[in-house]
Amino acid sequence: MSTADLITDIYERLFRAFGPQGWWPGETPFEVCIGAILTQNTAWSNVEKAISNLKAAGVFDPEALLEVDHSTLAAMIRPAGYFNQKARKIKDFLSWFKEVGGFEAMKGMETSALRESLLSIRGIGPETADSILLYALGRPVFVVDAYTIRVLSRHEIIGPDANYYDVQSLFHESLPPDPQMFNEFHALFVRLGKTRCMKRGPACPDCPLETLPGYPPIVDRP
DNA sequence: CCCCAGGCGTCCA
DNA sequence: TGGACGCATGGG
Repeated sequence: MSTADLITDIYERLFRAFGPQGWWPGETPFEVCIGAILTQNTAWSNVEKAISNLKAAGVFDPEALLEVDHSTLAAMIRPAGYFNQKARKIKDFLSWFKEVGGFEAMKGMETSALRESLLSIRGIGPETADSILLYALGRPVFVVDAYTIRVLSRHEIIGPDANYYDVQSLFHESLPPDPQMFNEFHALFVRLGKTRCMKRGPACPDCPLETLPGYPPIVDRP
């Protein structure tokens, strides 16, 4: 079985097991951008609390949010953790957003150029930039996260030293550039990450990847 | 009490 | 380049 076939097989297994995930769990492209920053190494349930606070305060738009001072913003996003760092990241993103000309201008930019520009913002790394490209703008960019690398590594589809770009290239070379499919696939990896078989302890008996080469997926299971 | 979550920047070798 | 560390709350 080729690597491309294995990846396609993983997608089909996950989709069969979990069904469509309906990502991104936000209503607007702007909400995707703010959510992508707030969810860095943070449970989504905590991000929801932070976004609720912003909406309740009536500042959940690019112009108003930029006017909120640092400590006020930090207090409002407190449930999402790392609030001082994330308040700064949001401000830096909003300054960039205003400078570049908003979503209309972003839509006119080439994906690679837009990606580079997003990465130049302090606090926007590869996963956050790619989340914005895919989930806010519908670009065919595969979002890699810790779960993705963990799964592929533990099934020995990639080496233990593979980095973000190695893994992203693998998906880009193995799959057609279909934003809807990339959308679903990444969401399914996250969904798998919430299951028992991705954590320490006994494997889950009905893991969708159970019969894949390299199972059990958690090789460092105690 | 513990571990972990949809990362990222900095520092240091 | 890449590993260790700080950042912080909330849920299991």
